[in-house]
Amino acid sequence: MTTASRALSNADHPIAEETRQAVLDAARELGYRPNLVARSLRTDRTLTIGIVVENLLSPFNPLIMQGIQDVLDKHNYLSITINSYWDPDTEIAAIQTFRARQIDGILLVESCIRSSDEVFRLAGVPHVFVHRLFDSLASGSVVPDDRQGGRLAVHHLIGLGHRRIGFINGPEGWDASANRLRGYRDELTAAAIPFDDQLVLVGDWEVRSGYDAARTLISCDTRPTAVFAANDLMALGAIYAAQEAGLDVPGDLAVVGYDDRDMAGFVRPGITTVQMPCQEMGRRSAQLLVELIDGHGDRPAPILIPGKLVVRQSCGGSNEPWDFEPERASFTRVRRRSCPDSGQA
Amino acid sequence: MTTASRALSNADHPIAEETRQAVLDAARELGYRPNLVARSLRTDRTLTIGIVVENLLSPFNPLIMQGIQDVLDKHNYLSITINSYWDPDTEIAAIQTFRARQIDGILLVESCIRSSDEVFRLAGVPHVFVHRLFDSLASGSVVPDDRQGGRLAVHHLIGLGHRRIGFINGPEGWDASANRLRGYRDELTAAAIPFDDQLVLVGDWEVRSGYDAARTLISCDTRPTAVFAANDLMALGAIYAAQEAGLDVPGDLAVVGYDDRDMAGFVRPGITTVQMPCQEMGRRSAQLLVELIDGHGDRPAPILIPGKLVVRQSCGGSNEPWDFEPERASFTRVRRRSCPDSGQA
DNA sequence: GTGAAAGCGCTAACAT
DNA sequence: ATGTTAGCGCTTTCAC
Repeated sequence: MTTASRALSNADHPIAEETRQAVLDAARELGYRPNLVARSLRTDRTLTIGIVVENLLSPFNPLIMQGIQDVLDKHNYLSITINSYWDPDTEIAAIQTFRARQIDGILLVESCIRSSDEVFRLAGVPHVFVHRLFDSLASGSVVPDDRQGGRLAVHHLIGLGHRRIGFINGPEGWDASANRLRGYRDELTAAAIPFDDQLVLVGDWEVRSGYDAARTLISCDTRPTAVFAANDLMALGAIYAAQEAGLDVPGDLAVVGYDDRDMAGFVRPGITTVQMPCQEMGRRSAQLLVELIDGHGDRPAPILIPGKLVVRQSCGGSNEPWDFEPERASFTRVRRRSCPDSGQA
Repeated sequence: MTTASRALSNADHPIAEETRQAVLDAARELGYRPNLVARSLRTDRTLTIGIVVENLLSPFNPLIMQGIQDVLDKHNYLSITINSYWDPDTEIAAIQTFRARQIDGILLVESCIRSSDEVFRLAGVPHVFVHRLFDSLASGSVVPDDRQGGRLAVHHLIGLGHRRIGFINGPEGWDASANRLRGYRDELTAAAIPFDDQLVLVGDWEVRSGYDAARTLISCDTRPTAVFAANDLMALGAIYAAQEAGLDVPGDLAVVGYDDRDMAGFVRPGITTVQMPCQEMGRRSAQLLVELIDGHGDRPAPILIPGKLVVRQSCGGSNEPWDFEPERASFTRVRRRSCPDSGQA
């Protein structure tokens, strides 16, 4: 019994190679699989981490989850996911459930819980906030660097010769809005373009609000030649507004978005946009969590993940005409067709 | 100890109400939370089910997962998810991992494993296939009724007066392709329209293939007045092909798609399409699995979930002009803004 | 290098 | 209606 355990769990206990093999063979023979529940009870480690996610339907979260899973896999952790639907009570209940199940750590994706202490008090285990939307500068958070992203977008437009650049921001109160605005101003300053608050409007992240804002910008006394929208949905609305006004995009109005959702590659013109670094956020947060669990590393300052610009056609600046992008999940599609066992039904 | 257990686990054991309250109070006082790992070891039930999913990036899977979670929640199950990336070896490894963790049942979403016996042999627990792509008619599967969906699409076109209707199908070998074609033929027959195989082309599910197929159809001797594409991506390609050829959609060519992805509501014209009943598939499969675990119910014949038609603008037939659809996940967005604790950062 | 025995926290069987 | 005891399957002392 003891020896068997030692052979299989490859502890650092000394053991005769011969015996080890004998055990391994016997195990294979009998189809023996150790019972991890019993092991967990004994060792106080479940090799399971709990994930509280706002909602898998948000376009970012599946990518974040994928980044997380990739790293957890490597460390032999599995995860239990609970949807919070942005309800604080549900989040708290989830954390208690995790505690009862003795999970080793918690990842909170787009959580609305503000205090890290509260999580620790409830669960008593290490945890990391991923893509926090409001207190993004708190420690133990992994978040996108929206200020840098804003700069990227505006820098691109300035590089294409634009000097009168409108900005359709998200609502106030969101860190994303504040930071993207900072990036916008940074680049104007760097290019010695005076800030004009007539050119800055606020939307609500949805298509219609981008459309409305763009109509206002277009009918401005000196209308902008380019617009930076703080997300792709509003960028799309801006494109439609321009097209309805008889303006060519990008010829008469260049538009750059933010997020790089699927949709940005399917519409015409394809939307040039700043990619939200979801997978990388997922990876880094899982990495950090594992380190915290292992006792290395401490809760560091917030980790900002830079995005990158994806150039399509809505700003010009690329010689490529609009092209058909393959679906993002399609690397699997390709394999599907050649999947060993999947012939005719 | 025993009494405490009985009070908390609300077994059907008789117990004095007074004692029960005393235990509950004490538990609250001490912040006691039962250790579910220990309970599982003892009871041989983990209240956890394993989900093998092809890939969370596929547009259907987050919706399916949501349907699953909703039902599992009600039954106090939690789930562990493993991505298979459409690799049979990974799937098998996942099932073995689940077994080692003593999960109570398995859900296989878009699995490429063909035999139910194999799963049972590996895991020894009940399991259900969800959205099987190839052996969809095997028992213990919950799948979309693609034949009915195909009928829905074509019926809609015929109802609008079209009699010459092209069909851009998915590749051979996929159950979805075969069944949507059946639906197409069913409706032609019902309307006494002769089947013309010149009007049926095959794509590879991607945008470009829809574009190419539509160009062929458009340059046909007697070009169709409508096209049914077996997914939204190919429908989009068809729309672009028509527009490039100077045809108005829906005026000169009506297009109906399949799946109802996000994108279908964002492009112009919005794509009229058959909605893949993802949430319902998720719900039904979780429901079935729970019944199998509880010993009620047996592995039934495949369960076909009907889809429904979502009318937008690509076929006409609606008086509404193109409108701005709210993002699907946006019901949460609305709550976000009013989330109790999420003020300025 | 190997084995014997204890015990993780719970619940089920068996007293009382 | 409550308490006592054993044991789920593993790992970890501790002895040999």
